[in-house]
Amino acid sequence: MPVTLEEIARASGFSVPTVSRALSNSNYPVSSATRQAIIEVAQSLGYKPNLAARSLRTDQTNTIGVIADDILSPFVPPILRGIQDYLKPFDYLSLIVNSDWDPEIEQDAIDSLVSRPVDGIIFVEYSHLAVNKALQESKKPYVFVHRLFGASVQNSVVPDDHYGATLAVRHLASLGHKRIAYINGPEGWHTAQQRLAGYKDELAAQGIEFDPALAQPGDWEYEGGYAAAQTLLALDNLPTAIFAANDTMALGAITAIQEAGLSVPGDIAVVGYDNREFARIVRPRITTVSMPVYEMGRTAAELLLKQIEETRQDMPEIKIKGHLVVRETCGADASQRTPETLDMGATTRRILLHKDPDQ
Amino acid sequence: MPVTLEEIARASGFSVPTVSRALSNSNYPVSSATRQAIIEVAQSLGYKPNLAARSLRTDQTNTIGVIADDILSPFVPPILRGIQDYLKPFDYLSLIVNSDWDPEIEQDAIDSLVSRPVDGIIFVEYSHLAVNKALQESKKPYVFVHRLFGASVQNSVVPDDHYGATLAVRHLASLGHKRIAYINGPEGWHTAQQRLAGYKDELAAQGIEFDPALAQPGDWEYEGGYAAAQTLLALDNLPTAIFAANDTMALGAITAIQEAGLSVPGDIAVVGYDNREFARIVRPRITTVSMPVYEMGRTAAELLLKQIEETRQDMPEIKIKGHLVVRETCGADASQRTPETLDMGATTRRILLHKDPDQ
DNA sequence: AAGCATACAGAAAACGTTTTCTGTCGTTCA
DNA sequence: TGAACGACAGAAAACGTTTTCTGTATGCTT
Repeated sequence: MPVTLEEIARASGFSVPTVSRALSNSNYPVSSATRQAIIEVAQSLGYKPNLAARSLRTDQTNTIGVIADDILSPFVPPILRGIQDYLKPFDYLSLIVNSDWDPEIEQDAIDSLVSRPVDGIIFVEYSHLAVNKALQESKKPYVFVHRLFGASVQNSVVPDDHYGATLAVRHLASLGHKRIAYINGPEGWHTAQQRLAGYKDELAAQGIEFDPALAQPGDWEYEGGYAAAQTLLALDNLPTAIFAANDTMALGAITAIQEAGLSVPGDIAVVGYDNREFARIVRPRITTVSMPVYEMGRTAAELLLKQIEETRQDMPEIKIKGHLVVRETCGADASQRTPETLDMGATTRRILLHKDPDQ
Repeated sequence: MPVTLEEIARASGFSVPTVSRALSNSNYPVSSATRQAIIEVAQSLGYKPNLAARSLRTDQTNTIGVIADDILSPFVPPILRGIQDYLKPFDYLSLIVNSDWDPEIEQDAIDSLVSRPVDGIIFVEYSHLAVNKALQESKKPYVFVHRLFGASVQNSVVPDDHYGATLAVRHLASLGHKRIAYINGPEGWHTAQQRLAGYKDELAAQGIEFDPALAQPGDWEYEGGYAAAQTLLALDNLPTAIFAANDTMALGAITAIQEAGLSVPGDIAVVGYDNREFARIVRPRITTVSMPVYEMGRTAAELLLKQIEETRQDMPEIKIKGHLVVRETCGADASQRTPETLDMGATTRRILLHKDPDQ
């Protein structure tokens, strides 16, 4: 049913190889008259190349595999979107597989992607170093996108958590706050350590002395944020601002503050981290530091394509910086900002519409 | 570099076709001794079939294409997850493309998926009927997953919005509410019409007279919910419950109620619709009707596979029912429910872990 | 004017499978 | 006991491309 090179050859009077050369822009010489004629015939017949046949011959599929722990994880879709947007102009498609944090499934996924025609693999939110070996053997280019490792890992794209934390603290300091509290993530997490370090370093940079009583542990969850805020609210010398290491805890803190009869941002300003979807939906809208997930996806795809083009080579870890999303909980003067540009919804949409691979 | 049938043939002493027959479970007779021997050799050499070659020969790729308007749209990831989970045991992978609501991009996507080796296509959140023609011509099986059409469409899986609305109203009525208000979506939307109809029908079923003053128009947005609630709060005879056609408007309504000095659910109960992520994050947690997105994805994949197996045939539209997710804003006695089972987070996770294709 | 490179086109081979076609041998049935 | 059949294995063809190899005419160089 589908039209093949052979039919075009017959219809145009040329041979199959000539038709092939005319249609794929090979660098083999084909007279422009011939090419024109062939292209015309091909178009009129509605020719679509059989990619399986092409792959078989060229060993190249214009498809990449993506192994994500779970597409339902909040950061995964924007990463995928970044990958897909970057890939699109190059005519690459992405095959997506969930691993559910299960090393065995991951192994299967790698196997099925390796045998299947993919030119490279991107791991999203992936943490099991053990699987590396299988990958190394496969000789396919690959890139990691994640936020979990402590030590820096080759061929990976990670968020710059330290920098993000400094953004939050700097912003609060610029609004005049001197007593800035911090609610951290669980100690074991590299992300939490980095954000804490950023908090401390920026305090120092702002000439504010670090007060251990203002740095509370948290658990990434609403309850942890709520409890930590209650502890902070019981201090003799109240903080005037709270920076939470994620938006969920920020929301818990906001509720605690409000239940204590204080207002956000009137009495205490709050800044979160991650720029989760709900941060722009709840009221007051949460000022937060964005996880640069979309850009991480784009960068990972860029890295992968580069490796595919010029054969695999190991590249250093790349850190991507997020930005501050000023909303309502920080108390910054609303007239100072243009909400449409700063709000993630709008920004993302702008980025999404922009398909240029060079950006 | 990769090991081929030929090498296995050489190593095992059999011919290539025999090796092929032993390895793929063809129904061609192969003595079990031979099969055993060949399988052993294949395993020891680490054989992985070249899927491009196989596809070329069999015209079957074990890959399906998914065209979604935008993977960042809140309902899309769970649909994709449902599709992928259903497909996994059958060893099918999914190629995902975004169309950004742009018919032209959709057309390109179809073209690139049709020429690329996919055995079928699922359209997610897709609404442009015009493209149907290209699909019809392609002869590939396809299924729609969406919520936008008015008329029922062949080969499609849609949510049962009418039913969902009756769930919400029935629940509120069972809690003793007689004055149940409704905040609708924009008039043009089929979804909104269905939910409104469900609201009215269930009121009737409960023997409650429909009061037009209690049915307010909305816009799907926070502001619309907020404004509608204000209108309702200005009535002489206040409603004791509000059912909002989506969670975002429910949140707006909750804020309006609280700002009026009333409590949710103490003074006015609220039920939303969609079971968006934030509905279980904000406090009070929002009781809501789930969009059965995950199940829709599974069902779509099931339909598609069925079509692929037994060649394409047109199937009637399938409606999937959501369920009520009881949380805090409805005021139902918390001891009556087991939050882990009713909360979407847990339910979804349970479902996700369940890989059986027969369910 | 002879020799040579160049531009182009077709023939043939190749990619790694699966499927069809032949062939052999042993078993069964009349 | 001979004919028919079934179980199995290999040879050869096929899927639709791309690439290598071969060939021919044309134009250029000296």
